[in-house]
Amino acid sequence: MADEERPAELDFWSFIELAHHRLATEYGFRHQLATEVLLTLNRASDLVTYDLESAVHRPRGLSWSSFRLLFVTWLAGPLEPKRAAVLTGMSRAAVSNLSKPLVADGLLERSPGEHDGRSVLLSLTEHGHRTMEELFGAHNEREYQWTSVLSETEQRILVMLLNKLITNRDQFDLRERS
Amino acid sequence: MADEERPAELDFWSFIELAHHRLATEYGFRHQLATEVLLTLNRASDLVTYDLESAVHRPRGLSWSSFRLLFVTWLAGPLEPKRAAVLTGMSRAAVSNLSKPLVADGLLERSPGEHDGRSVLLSLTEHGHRTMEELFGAHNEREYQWTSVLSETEQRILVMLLNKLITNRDQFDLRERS
DNA sequence: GAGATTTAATTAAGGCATTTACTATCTCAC
DNA sequence: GTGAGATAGTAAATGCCTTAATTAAATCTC
Repeated sequence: MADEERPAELDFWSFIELAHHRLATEYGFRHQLATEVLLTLNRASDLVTYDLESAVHRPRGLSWSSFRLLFVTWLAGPLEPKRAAVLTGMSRAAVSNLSKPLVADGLLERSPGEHDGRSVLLSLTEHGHRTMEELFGAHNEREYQWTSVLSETEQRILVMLLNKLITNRDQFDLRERS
Repeated sequence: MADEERPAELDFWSFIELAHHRLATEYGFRHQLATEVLLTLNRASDLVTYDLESAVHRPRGLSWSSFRLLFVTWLAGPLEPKRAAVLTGMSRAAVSNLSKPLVADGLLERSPGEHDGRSVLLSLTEHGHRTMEELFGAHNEREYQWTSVLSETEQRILVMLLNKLITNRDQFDLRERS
């Protein structure tokens, strides 16, 4: 059974192998391993995120982004929208837009800042707090289902390698959200 | 210098530590390492993707998604929109929408399928092919900048661990795009 | 302390991807 | 072969997130 003759089995995940193979043999690109690492990283992240969103959050009426905002507010709040934007990795405008329905649903609260008339503080309501405990419980169980194929040591190595991958982002002019 | 008193240094990346710490000490969640692994995975993927998109693809007038579609068409094409959707991880409708401007710009070509009157084949034009070689060159250089903090062995371990993380996705009722 | 600059948040407009609904074609059962 | 159901692709509507413009309040300069 020749390896080149199995297009029918190709899917989102295994496409990485095809890419690696063709980039190596047909084009003279120098850094195939870099492509393989980052494609794998992206696709793993997408698969897990899509699964968590559709299994845990959508059924409860929340988007992935809403969850992220509630999550940082839960753990780092009360905080200003600007800081929530940094911690979630969204724009400030996105935080503002996402807040609206969450406030209307009674999960999130906005109160004027203490020392700055422009500022606002986001915090969870009592209901929001209880919701997060239940919600994160379900989220965390499913996270565990995903990660439990790896031993604890493997998980720590994975975290360590990803941390290392990211640490030199200062060494070149990284593009970040403003 | 107490660890609890450094909120000013907290950013998108280091938020993971705060989450880990609070989930461990203040809430009784069982699977903190799972959360740490998947938060790290997501944030690393988001950082790299955002950087590649804004440094390489946006300046050339392409979105990240457009690049993904061109990339799979380049390496696995000519192919049907349905297969392009599977390989990119988008919906068929997204492929249809994305194709339109790419065809208009002369990068992509649609031709009627051979054996099926409903079907269509997507392929790169000659211009699209040349564009991808230049574009992927730039993309690949920047990928290399990212990954070169890791040794070749570390990169292979990372790929292996991510592969392992994904392999048991069949063991529970994974949610995938239809 | 008045005017200019900077900063926080929101609003507005636009882009992109998703879901849902629709059309056309194919397959299969009878 | 005819009709029911499945499948490919597209179109329409919706949602989310981005950038740019706007409003308001702080700070800095002289």
